Amino acid sequence: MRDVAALAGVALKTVSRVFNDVPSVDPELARRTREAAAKLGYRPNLTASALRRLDGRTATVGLLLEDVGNPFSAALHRAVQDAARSRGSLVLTGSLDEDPARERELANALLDRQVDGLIIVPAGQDHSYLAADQRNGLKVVFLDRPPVLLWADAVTADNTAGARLAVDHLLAGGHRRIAYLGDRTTIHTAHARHQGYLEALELAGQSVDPTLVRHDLRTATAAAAAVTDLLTLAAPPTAMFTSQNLVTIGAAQALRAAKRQHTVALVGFDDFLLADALDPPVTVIIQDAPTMGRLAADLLFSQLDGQQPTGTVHRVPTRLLIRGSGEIPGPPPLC
Amino acid sequence: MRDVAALAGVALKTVSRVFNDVPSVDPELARRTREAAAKLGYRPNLTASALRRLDGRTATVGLLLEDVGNPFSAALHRAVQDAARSRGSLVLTGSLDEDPARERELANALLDRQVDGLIIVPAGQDHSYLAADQRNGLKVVFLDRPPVLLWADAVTADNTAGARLAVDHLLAGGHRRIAYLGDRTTIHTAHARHQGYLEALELAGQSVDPTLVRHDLRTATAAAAAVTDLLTLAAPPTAMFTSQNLVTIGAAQALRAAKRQHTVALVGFDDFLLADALDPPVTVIIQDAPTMGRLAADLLFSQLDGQQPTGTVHRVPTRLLIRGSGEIPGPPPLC
DNA sequence: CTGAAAGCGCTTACAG
DNA sequence: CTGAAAGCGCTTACAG
Repeated sequence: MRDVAALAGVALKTVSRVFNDVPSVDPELARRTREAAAKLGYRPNLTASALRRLDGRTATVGLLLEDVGNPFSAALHRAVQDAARSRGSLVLTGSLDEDPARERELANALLDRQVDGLIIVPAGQDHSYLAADQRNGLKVVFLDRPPVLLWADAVTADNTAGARLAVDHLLAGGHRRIAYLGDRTTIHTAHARHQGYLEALELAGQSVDPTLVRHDLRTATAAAAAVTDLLTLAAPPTAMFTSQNLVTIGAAQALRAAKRQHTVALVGFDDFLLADALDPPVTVIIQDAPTMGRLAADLLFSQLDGQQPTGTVHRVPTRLLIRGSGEIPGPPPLC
Repeated sequence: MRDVAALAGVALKTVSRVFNDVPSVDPELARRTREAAAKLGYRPNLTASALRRLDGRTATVGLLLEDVGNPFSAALHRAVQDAARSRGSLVLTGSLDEDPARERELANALLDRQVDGLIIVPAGQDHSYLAADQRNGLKVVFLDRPPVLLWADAVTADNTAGARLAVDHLLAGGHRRIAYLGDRTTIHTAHARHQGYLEALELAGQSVDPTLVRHDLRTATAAAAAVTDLLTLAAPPTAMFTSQNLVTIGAAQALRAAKRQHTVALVGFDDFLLADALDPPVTVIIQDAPTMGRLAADLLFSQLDGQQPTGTVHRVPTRLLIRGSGEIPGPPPLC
């Protein structure tokens, strides 16, 4: 910038005004300034300007996801990115892989880089480590899962209601032996969906058969093995509720391998590419990732605009998408 | 930092040394400094330190993708992110949606934020706009598609060879009427894959029937419509080569809708989730996104370490994954 | 409308 | 081993 000012024969401050589009600059000086800048390949340094400016804004927000490579995270990312772009901001991302230590590490890495705010799909169960930064003005919004031991806004899917929707649908189809297959219950979404499964059965006056409940399924392979095992039971399930993408895919593959895909009903939580192309097409609970991501970004930006956080968990509705696998009827009533 | 120094009763420079892990600091002073920092919720400002440091490194690299939300981009992103993380860097991303104007706009946005280097999956056909920054020391690596009108390193899949692999496979199965379905040929990868299709036919002594070639397919729906149309030809194709993910999916759906999925062969370029779960499972050319992303990041970081760019296009090999749809035989020879 | 001085939070280059 | 001064590229808060 100094070189530009020297070459154009103007003051530093004039160069600054030109690049900040201050209208009061003499057109001739502005022309000389831009010419000199072009000749030198000058580029304004946004980080230096953020350092000096009163608000200190870097026009960059941080986003911590489970894994930028997985479809649900990628959909959230795109939604946040679009909302940020419409506000002139870019997004700095990290993948946590469900590792609480990495959550802290990457949150610190983002804050060291002076992001204006943070959106976190948390891996950990204790977010009090952000309290000091929050007191110093940090804006943070949680996404997909609520914060623990920290007061902050959050956006999640309505997981419990969605799971109830799925199980109610299977109950309405005449099923009584409905299996639950899901990820580790330390993951908030898995816990909430299991809760919905239990509530739906209870409200229907059904008891829960613990042999039909399988947790800690982290991969499609693990889910497939669990399904294969369930089918060998003396009283096997006639329907299954799978609480996550990969689990649903593994279950569909295992049912097909056992040639039971047309006799055992299946409803999965979360849609996936080509779910409608399988045989039978898979009935799922859809969560609206674009809305979730946009809402989280909107909450963050409104806080950056001065709005106070309310500590609310915003639950985005889910809905049932009927495709076939969930409509396989249960056994005739024994009456 | 000044407040920390004051509270700890040490000089600014001592605080700086403590947070940069300079070993020569007196343990007692270090203890007092850390205590003061903890009490004040002090956090070092990496952008301020980058501003003053001689190398000016921000430990942040920029990555421009087609769309952070699509599976191939997301896989590249994860690979770049992992390589960056192992070097202590974070990744700032943008989605170009095949818009050349947005490419320039987002490249500028990244450079304004002082990224140490840039990895670009380009949308445009002219990258000379980066030349001035390159002369000023900018490191840039192109990914998936080579640069145009700019001298820089690049990593791509071996698109032409991969397409030849696909078409050779169909020719070996006895097919003579092989359709090509692909995206706009202004997109480098689409052009290269079409080229491979032409080369394979030519080397086999086959003439190209222009009625079997369909470009500009941007969505699964458009691809499905093109396939439906091809099937109404007087002499319809007995096999199809689809040059991209969404096109393959659309083609598979249209073949199924026409109940021709077991009589018309199909080989797609690029794998997709559940390709093995369709009926028939889809034979594809696999491109190795993790290797491509990691290699691009390695090239960028080695340039940041002082290596000179060589202007090479590194072509990552592809391979044929046989699953069933590509092995449907052609008509018996007319002899 | 234009500019000279001071300072954002940090590191460099010295001196002690 | 520790620290006071200067400066990275910019904006603030003034004065002219």
